Amino acid sequence: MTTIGFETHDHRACVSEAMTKAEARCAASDLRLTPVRRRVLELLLVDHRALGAYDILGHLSAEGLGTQPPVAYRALDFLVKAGFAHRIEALNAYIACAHLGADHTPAFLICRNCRSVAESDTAPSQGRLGVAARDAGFQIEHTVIEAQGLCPACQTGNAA
Amino acid sequence: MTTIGFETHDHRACVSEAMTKAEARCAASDLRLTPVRRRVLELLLVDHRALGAYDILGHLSAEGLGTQPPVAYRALDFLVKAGFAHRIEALNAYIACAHLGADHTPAFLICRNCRSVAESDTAPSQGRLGVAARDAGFQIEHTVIEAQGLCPACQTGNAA
DNA sequence: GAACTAATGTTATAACATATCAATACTGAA
DNA sequence: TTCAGTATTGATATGTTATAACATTAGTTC
Ligand SMILES: [Zn+2]
Ligand SMILES: [Zn+2]
Ligand SMILES: [Zn+2]
Ligand SMILES: [Zn+2]
Repeated sequence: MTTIGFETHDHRACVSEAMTKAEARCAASDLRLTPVRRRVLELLLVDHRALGAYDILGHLSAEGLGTQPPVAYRALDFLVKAGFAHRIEALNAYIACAHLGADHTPAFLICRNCRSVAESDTAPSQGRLGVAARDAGFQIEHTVIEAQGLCPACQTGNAA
Repeated sequence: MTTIGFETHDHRACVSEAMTKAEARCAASDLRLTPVRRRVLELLLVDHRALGAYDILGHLSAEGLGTQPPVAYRALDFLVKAGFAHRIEALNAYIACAHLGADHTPAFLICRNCRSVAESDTAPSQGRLGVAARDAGFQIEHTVIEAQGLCPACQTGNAA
Protein backbone atom coordinates (compact mmCIF):
# COMPACT_ATOMS: atom_id res chain seq x y z
CA MET A 1 0.00 0.00 0.00
CA THR A 2 1.43 3.34 -1.06
CA THR A 3 0.33 6.50 0.63
CA ILE A 4 0.58 9.67 -1.39
CA GLY A 5 -0.18 13.04 -0.03
CA PHE A 6 1.65 14.82 2.75
CA GLU A 7 5.25 14.78 1.64
CA THR A 8 6.66 17.78 -0.21
CA HIS A 9 7.45 17.30 -3.85
CA ASP A 10 7.99 18.96 -7.21
CA HIS A 11 4.38 19.88 -7.61
CA ARG A 12 4.63 21.38 -11.07
CA ALA A 13 6.00 18.10 -12.39
CA CYS A 14 3.41 16.17 -10.37
CA VAL A 15 0.59 18.06 -12.07
CA SER A 16 1.88 17.94 -15.62
CA GLU A 17 2.70 14.25 -15.30
CA ALA A 18 -0.81 13.50 -14.14
CA MET A 19 -2.33 15.53 -16.96
CA THR A 20 -0.23 13.63 -19.46
CA LYS A 21 -1.39 10.32 -18.02
CA ALA A 22 -5.00 11.45 -18.11
CA GLU A 23 -4.69 12.54 -21.72
CA ALA A 24 -3.13 9.21 -22.64
CA ARG A 25 -5.92 7.28 -20.96
CA CYS A 26 -8.58 9.34 -22.65
CA ALA A 27 -7.01 8.74 -26.03
CA ALA A 28 -6.75 5.02 -25.32
CA SER A 29 -10.26 4.64 -23.93
CA ASP A 30 -12.13 6.91 -26.31
CA LEU A 31 -12.98 9.38 -23.57
CA ARG A 32 -13.18 13.07 -24.34
CA LEU A 33 -11.21 15.40 -22.11
CA THR A 34 -13.10 18.54 -23.11
CA PRO A 35 -11.92 22.01 -22.02
CA VAL A 36 -14.08 22.15 -18.91
CA ARG A 37 -13.19 18.63 -17.84
CA ARG A 38 -9.54 19.27 -18.46
CA ARG A 39 -9.58 22.47 -16.46
CA VAL A 40 -11.42 20.87 -13.52
CA LEU A 41 -8.87 18.07 -13.38
CA GLU A 42 -6.09 20.66 -13.41
CA LEU A 43 -7.75 22.59 -10.59
CA LEU A 44 -7.99 19.44 -8.49
CA LEU A 45 -4.41 18.46 -9.24
CA VAL A 46 -2.99 21.90 -8.55
CA ASP A 47 -4.82 22.36 -5.29
CA HIS A 48 -3.91 18.92 -4.00
CA ARG A 49 -6.73 19.25 -1.48
CA ALA A 50 -10.41 18.39 -1.41
CA LEU A 51 -12.46 20.97 -3.30
CA GLY A 52 -16.22 21.35 -3.20
CA ALA A 53 -18.23 21.47 -6.41
CA TYR A 54 -18.97 25.13 -5.78
CA ASP A 55 -15.28 25.91 -5.23
CA ILE A 56 -14.68 24.43 -8.64
CA LEU A 57 -17.59 26.33 -10.08
CA GLY A 58 -16.14 29.55 -8.72
CA HIS A 59 -12.93 29.02 -10.66
CA LEU A 60 -14.76 28.01 -13.82
CA SER A 61 -17.02 31.00 -13.58
CA ALA A 62 -14.07 33.36 -13.13
CA GLU A 63 -12.51 31.88 -16.24
CA GLY A 64 -15.62 32.07 -18.39
CA LEU A 65 -16.05 28.30 -18.56
CA GLY A 66 -19.53 28.15 -17.07
CA THR A 67 -21.59 29.62 -14.29
CA GLN A 68 -24.23 27.05 -13.34
CA PRO A 69 -23.91 24.09 -10.94
CA PRO A 70 -24.44 21.42 -13.61
CA VAL A 71 -21.27 22.56 -15.33
CA ALA A 72 -19.18 21.63 -12.32
CA TYR A 73 -21.11 18.50 -11.42
CA ARG A 74 -20.97 17.11 -14.95
CA ALA A 75 -17.25 17.57 -15.16
CA LEU A 76 -16.75 16.04 -11.73
CA ASP A 77 -18.98 13.10 -12.59
CA PHE A 78 -16.95 12.48 -15.70
CA LEU A 79 -13.66 12.62 -13.82
CA VAL A 80 -14.91 10.34 -11.05
CA LYS A 81 -16.32 7.80 -13.49
CA ALA A 82 -13.14 7.88 -15.53
CA GLY A 83 -11.13 7.27 -12.37
CA PHE A 84 -9.32 10.61 -12.55
CA ALA A 85 -10.85 11.93 -9.35
CA HIS A 86 -12.50 10.64 -6.20
CA ARG A 87 -15.37 11.92 -4.15
CA ILE A 88 -14.71 12.38 -0.43
CA GLU A 89 -18.02 11.51 1.19
CA ALA A 90 -17.20 12.93 4.59
CA LEU A 91 -16.55 16.36 3.07
CA ASN A 92 -18.92 16.41 0.11
CA ALA A 93 -15.83 17.25 -1.88
CA TYR A 94 -13.59 16.00 -4.64
CA ILE A 95 -9.91 15.27 -5.07
CA ALA A 96 -7.69 14.24 -7.95
CA CYS A 97 -6.72 10.59 -7.90
CA ALA A 98 -3.16 10.06 -6.76
CA HIS A 99 -2.84 6.74 -8.58
CA LEU A 100 -3.99 7.80 -12.01
CA GLY A 101 -4.37 4.95 -14.38
CA ALA A 102 -4.42 2.05 -11.98
CA ASP A 103 -7.67 0.38 -11.00
CA HIS A 104 -7.87 0.57 -7.24
CA THR A 105 -9.90 0.93 -4.06
CA PRO A 106 -8.74 4.11 -2.42
CA ALA A 107 -8.60 4.95 1.27
CA PHE A 108 -8.12 8.51 2.44
CA LEU A 109 -6.40 10.32 5.29
CA ILE A 110 -8.15 13.66 5.56
CA CYS A 111 -6.84 16.60 7.57
CA ARG A 112 -9.72 18.38 9.26
CA ASN A 113 -7.68 21.53 9.56
CA CYS A 114 -6.22 22.15 6.11
CA ARG A 115 -8.34 19.74 4.07
CA SER A 116 -5.29 18.11 2.55
CA VAL A 117 -5.92 14.50 1.64
CA ALA A 118 -3.56 11.56 1.30
CA GLU A 119 -4.64 8.59 -0.77
CA SER A 120 -3.73 5.03 0.10
CA ASP A 121 -4.48 1.98 -1.93
CA THR A 122 -6.19 -0.82 -0.08
CA ALA A 123 -6.93 -4.43 -0.76
CA PRO A 124 -10.68 -4.29 -1.25
CA SER A 125 -12.39 -7.52 -0.32
CA GLN A 126 -9.64 -8.61 2.02
CA GLY A 127 -9.45 -7.38 5.56
CA ARG A 128 -12.07 -7.37 8.25
CA LEU A 129 -14.76 -5.67 6.28
CA GLY A 130 -14.60 -8.24 3.50
CA VAL A 131 -14.84 -11.02 6.05
CA ALA A 132 -17.83 -9.41 7.72
CA ALA A 133 -19.52 -8.98 4.35
CA ARG A 134 -19.03 -12.62 3.39
CA ASP A 135 -20.31 -13.76 6.77
CA ALA A 136 -23.42 -11.66 6.34
CA GLY A 137 -23.98 -12.67 2.72
CA PHE A 138 -23.52 -9.05 1.65
CA GLN A 139 -22.28 -8.29 -1.85
CA ILE A 140 -19.91 -5.32 -1.78
CA GLU A 141 -19.90 -3.07 -4.83
CA HIS A 142 -18.12 0.00 -3.54
CA THR A 143 -16.20 0.88 -0.41
CA VAL A 144 -15.73 4.20 1.36
CA ILE A 145 -12.75 4.37 3.71
CA GLU A 146 -11.97 7.81 5.07
CA ALA A 147 -9.94 8.57 8.18
CA GLN A 148 -10.20 12.07 9.55
CA GLY A 149 -7.68 13.73 11.81
CA LEU A 150 -4.61 15.93 11.68
CA CYS A 151 -1.89 15.81 9.07
CA PRO A 152 1.77 16.07 10.16
CA ALA A 153 1.93 19.80 9.42
CA CYS A 154 -1.22 20.63 11.34
CA GLN A 155 -0.21 18.70 14.45
CA THR A 156 2.35 21.31 15.40
CA GLY A 157 0.33 23.75 17.43
CA ASN A 158 -1.73 25.44 14.73
CA ALA A 159 -4.84 23.26 14.94
CA ALA A 160 -7.69 23.23 17.44
CA MET B 1 -16.12 -8.59 15.03
CA THR B 2 -19.87 -8.97 15.28
CA THR B 3 -22.08 -7.97 12.41
CA ILE B 4 -25.60 -6.98 13.28
CA GLY B 5 -28.17 -6.15 10.73
CA PHE B 6 -29.56 -8.51 8.14
CA GLU B 7 -30.78 -11.46 10.17
CA THR B 8 -34.42 -11.64 11.24
CA HIS B 9 -35.13 -11.22 14.91
CA ASP B 10 -37.67 -10.29 17.55
CA HIS B 11 -37.69 -6.67 16.63
CA ARG B 12 -40.04 -5.45 19.34
CA ALA B 13 -37.68 -6.81 21.98
CA CYS B 14 -34.70 -5.46 20.08
CA VAL B 15 -36.13 -1.93 20.22
CA SER B 16 -37.25 -1.95 23.83
CA GLU B 17 -33.99 -3.46 24.97
CA ALA B 18 -32.05 -0.74 23.19
CA MET B 19 -34.25 1.98 24.68
CA THR B 20 -33.67 0.56 28.14
CA LYS B 21 -29.92 0.58 27.60
CA ALA B 22 -30.04 4.14 26.34
CA GLU B 23 -32.04 5.27 29.33
CA ALA B 24 -29.62 3.57 31.67
CA ARG B 25 -26.65 5.23 30.02
CA CYS B 26 -28.28 8.63 30.17
CA ALA B 27 -29.01 8.21 33.85
CA ALA B 28 -25.46 7.10 34.49
CA SER B 29 -23.80 9.81 32.42
CA ASP B 30 -26.04 12.74 33.31
CA LEU B 31 -27.39 13.01 29.78
CA ARG B 32 -30.96 14.09 29.20
CA LEU B 33 -33.08 11.90 26.98
CA THR B 34 -35.75 14.53 26.33
CA PRO B 35 -39.00 13.67 24.53
CA VAL B 36 -37.75 14.64 21.08
CA ARG B 37 -34.44 12.85 21.50
CA ARG B 38 -36.19 9.79 22.86
CA ARG B 39 -38.62 9.72 19.97
CA VAL B 40 -35.90 10.15 17.34
CA LEU B 41 -33.94 7.26 18.83
CA GLU B 42 -37.10 5.15 18.76
CA LEU B 43 -37.72 6.05 15.13
CA LEU B 44 -34.20 5.02 14.19
CA LEU B 45 -34.43 1.80 16.17
CA VAL B 46 -37.83 0.84 14.81
CA ASP B 47 -36.94 1.48 11.20
CA HIS B 48 -33.64 -0.37 11.41
CA ARG B 49 -32.58 1.45 8.26
CA ALA B 50 -30.78 4.69 7.47
CA LEU B 51 -33.12 7.66 7.78
CA GLY B 52 -32.45 11.18 6.55
CA ALA B 53 -32.83 14.14 8.87
CA TYR B 54 -35.87 15.27 6.92
CA ASP B 55 -37.45 11.81 7.15
CA ILE B 56 -37.10 12.14 10.90
CA LEU B 57 -38.45 15.66 10.78
CA GLY B 58 -41.49 14.41 8.89
CA HIS B 59 -42.33 12.00 11.69
CA LEU B 60 -41.73 14.60 14.38
CA SER B 61 -43.84 17.11 12.59
CA ALA B 62 -46.70 14.64 12.18
CA GLU B 63 -46.53 14.00 15.91
CA GLY B 64 -46.42 17.62 16.96
CA LEU B 65 -42.85 17.43 18.23
CA GLY B 66 -41.40 20.11 15.99
CA THR B 67 -41.49 21.35 12.44
CA GLN B 68 -38.16 23.02 11.71
CA PRO B 69 -34.87 21.41 10.60
CA PRO B 70 -32.91 22.33 13.73
CA VAL B 71 -35.28 20.18 15.77
CA ALA B 72 -34.20 17.07 13.90
CA TYR B 73 -30.54 18.01 13.59
CA ARG B 74 -30.20 18.84 17.28
CA ALA B 75 -31.69 15.53 18.32
CA LEU B 76 -29.53 13.63 15.85
CA ASP B 77 -26.41 15.48 16.99
CA PHE B 78 -27.18 14.55 20.55
CA LEU B 79 -27.71 10.89 19.71
CA VAL B 80 -24.55 10.72 17.61
CA LYS B 81 -22.43 12.42 20.26
CA ALA B 82 -23.89 10.17 22.95
CA GLY B 83 -23.05 7.14 20.82
CA PHE B 84 -26.69 6.10 20.40
CA ALA B 85 -26.69 6.66 16.65
CA HIS B 86 -24.24 6.90 13.78
CA ARG B 87 -24.15 9.09 10.74
CA ILE B 88 -23.80 7.30 7.39
CA GLU B 89 -21.70 9.67 5.30
CA ALA B 90 -22.37 7.98 2.00
CA LEU B 91 -26.13 8.49 2.43
CA ASN B 92 -26.29 11.70 4.45
CA ALA B 93 -28.41 9.68 6.81
CA TYR B 94 -28.54 8.31 10.32
CA ILE B 95 -28.95 4.94 11.96
CA ALA B 96 -29.32 3.68 15.50
CA CYS B 97 -26.18 2.12 16.91
CA ALA B 98 -26.33 -1.64 17.01
CA HIS B 99 -23.80 -1.89 19.84
CA LEU B 100 -25.36 0.50 22.28
CA GLY B 101 -23.21 1.18 25.25
CA ALA B 102 -19.88 -0.09 24.03
CA ASP B 103 -17.22 2.29 22.81
CA HIS B 104 -16.38 1.25 19.28
CA THR B 105 -15.36 2.13 15.74
CA PRO B 106 -18.21 1.03 13.52
CA ALA B 107 -18.07 -0.18 9.94
CA PHE B 108 -21.21 -0.42 7.83
CA LEU B 109 -22.61 -2.65 5.14
CA ILE B 110 -25.18 -0.54 3.32
CA CYS B 111 -27.73 -1.94 0.88
CA ARG B 112 -28.19 0.47 -2.01
CA ASN B 113 -31.60 -0.99 -2.73
CA CYS B 114 -33.44 -1.08 0.58
CA ARG B 115 -31.17 1.17 2.64
CA SER B 116 -30.86 -1.42 5.36
CA VAL B 117 -27.57 -1.16 7.20
CA ALA B 118 -25.54 -3.75 9.09
CA GLU B 119 -23.04 -2.56 11.65
CA SER B 120 -19.74 -4.29 12.29
CA ASP B 121 -17.23 -3.41 14.91
CA THR B 122 -13.69 -2.93 13.74
CA ALA B 123 -10.34 -2.58 15.38
CA PRO B 124 -9.66 1.06 14.75
CA SER B 125 -5.96 1.84 14.51
CA GLN B 126 -5.02 -1.67 13.50
CA GLY B 127 -5.25 -2.85 9.95
CA ARG B 128 -3.90 -1.30 6.80
CA LEU B 129 -5.32 2.15 7.31
CA GLY B 130 -3.71 2.48 10.72
CA VAL B 131 -0.38 1.41 9.29
CA ALA B 132 -0.67 3.90 6.45
CA ALA B 133 -1.52 6.65 8.91
CA ARG B 134 1.46 5.91 11.14
CA ASP B 135 3.75 5.79 8.12
CA ALA B 136 2.50 9.17 6.99
CA GLY B 137 2.60 10.72 10.46
CA PHE B 138 -1.14 11.23 10.35
CA GLN B 139 -3.10 11.36 13.60
CA ILE B 140 -6.45 9.63 13.14
CA GLU B 141 -9.35 10.99 15.18
CA HIS B 142 -12.32 9.41 13.43
CA THR B 143 -12.77 6.75 10.80
CA VAL B 144 -15.51 6.28 8.22
CA ILE B 145 -15.80 2.76 6.82
CA GLU B 146 -18.84 2.16 4.65
CA ALA B 147 -19.29 -0.63 2.12
CA GLN B 148 -22.12 -0.25 -0.34
CA GLY B 149 -23.75 -3.06 -2.24
CA LEU B 150 -26.63 -5.48 -2.01
CA CYS B 151 -27.92 -7.16 1.13
CA PRO B 152 -28.82 -10.86 1.03
CA ALA B 153 -32.53 -10.15 0.52
CA CYS B 154 -31.97 -7.72 -2.33
CA GLN B 155 -29.65 -10.01 -4.25
CA THR B 156 -32.52 -12.25 -5.28
CA GLY B 157 -33.71 -10.62 -8.43
CA ASN B 158 -35.44 -7.54 -7.08
CA ALA B 159 -32.53 -5.11 -7.43
CA ALA B 160 -31.10 -3.36 -10.47
C1' DG C 1 -36.22 33.17 43.66
C1' DA C 2 -31.99 34.81 41.34
C1' DA C 3 -28.28 33.23 38.46
C1' DC C 4 -26.75 29.95 35.51
C1' DT C 5 -26.88 26.44 32.02
C1' DA C 6 -29.28 23.31 28.89
C1' DA C 7 -32.77 22.80 25.68
C1' DT C 8 -36.22 24.42 22.43
C1' DG C 9 -38.70 27.72 19.27
C1' DT C 10 -38.33 30.39 15.20
C1' DT C 11 -36.70 32.65 11.14
C1' DA C 12 -33.70 32.82 7.65
C1' DT C 13 -30.19 31.28 4.75
C1' DA C 14 -26.18 28.54 3.36
C1' DA C 15 -24.36 24.58 1.02
C1' DC C 16 -24.79 20.68 -1.89
C1' DA C 17 -27.05 18.36 -5.84
C1' DT C 18 -30.25 17.09 -9.68
C1' DA C 19 -34.26 17.23 -13.15
C1' DT C 20 -35.50 18.88 -17.45
C1' DC C 21 -35.40 20.46 -21.92
C1' DA C 22 -33.27 23.11 -25.67
C1' DA C 23 -29.20 23.88 -28.45
C1' DT C 24 -24.92 22.59 -30.32
C1' DA C 25 -21.03 19.66 -31.68
C1' DC C 26 -19.07 15.44 -32.85
C1' DT C 27 -19.23 10.68 -35.19
C1' DG C 28 -20.04 7.37 -38.48
C1' DA C 29 -22.72 5.68 -42.15
C1' DA C 30 -25.52 6.12 -46.41
C1' DT D 1 -21.83 15.59 -47.85
C1' DT D 2 -26.01 15.20 -45.91
C1' DC D 3 -28.23 12.57 -42.56
C1' DA D 4 -29.07 10.24 -38.24
C1' DG D 5 -27.57 9.20 -33.88
C1' DT D 6 -25.02 10.30 -29.76
C1' DA D 7 -22.37 13.15 -26.61
C1' DT D 8 -21.84 17.45 -24.73
C1' DT D 9 -23.13 21.96 -23.28
C1' DG D 10 -26.43 25.86 -22.10
C1' DA D 11 -29.95 27.42 -19.25
C1' DT D 12 -33.66 27.49 -15.86
C1' DA D 13 -35.64 25.80 -12.08
C1' DT D 14 -35.96 23.14 -8.17
C1' DG D 15 -34.82 19.63 -4.72
C1' DT D 16 -32.16 18.15 -0.68
C1' DT D 17 -29.21 18.62 3.23
C1' DA D 18 -27.44 21.55 6.93
C1' DT D 19 -26.40 25.60 9.87
C1' DA D 20 -26.33 30.56 11.73
C1' DA D 21 -28.40 33.49 14.81
C1' DC D 22 -31.16 35.01 18.34
C1' DA D 23 -35.26 34.81 21.38
C1' DT D 24 -37.58 31.96 24.76
C1' DT D 25 -38.43 28.46 28.04
C1' DA D 26 -37.16 24.88 31.30
C1' DG D 27 -34.42 22.80 34.49
C1' DT D 28 -30.52 23.14 38.29
C1' DT D 29 -27.90 25.25 41.91
C1' DC D 30 -27.19 28.14 45.34
ZN1 LIG E 1 -7.18 6.99 -6.70
ZN1 LIG F 1 -3.45 19.66 7.78
ZN1 LIG G 1 -22.42 1.51 16.85
ZN1 LIG H 1 -31.42 -4.62 0.60
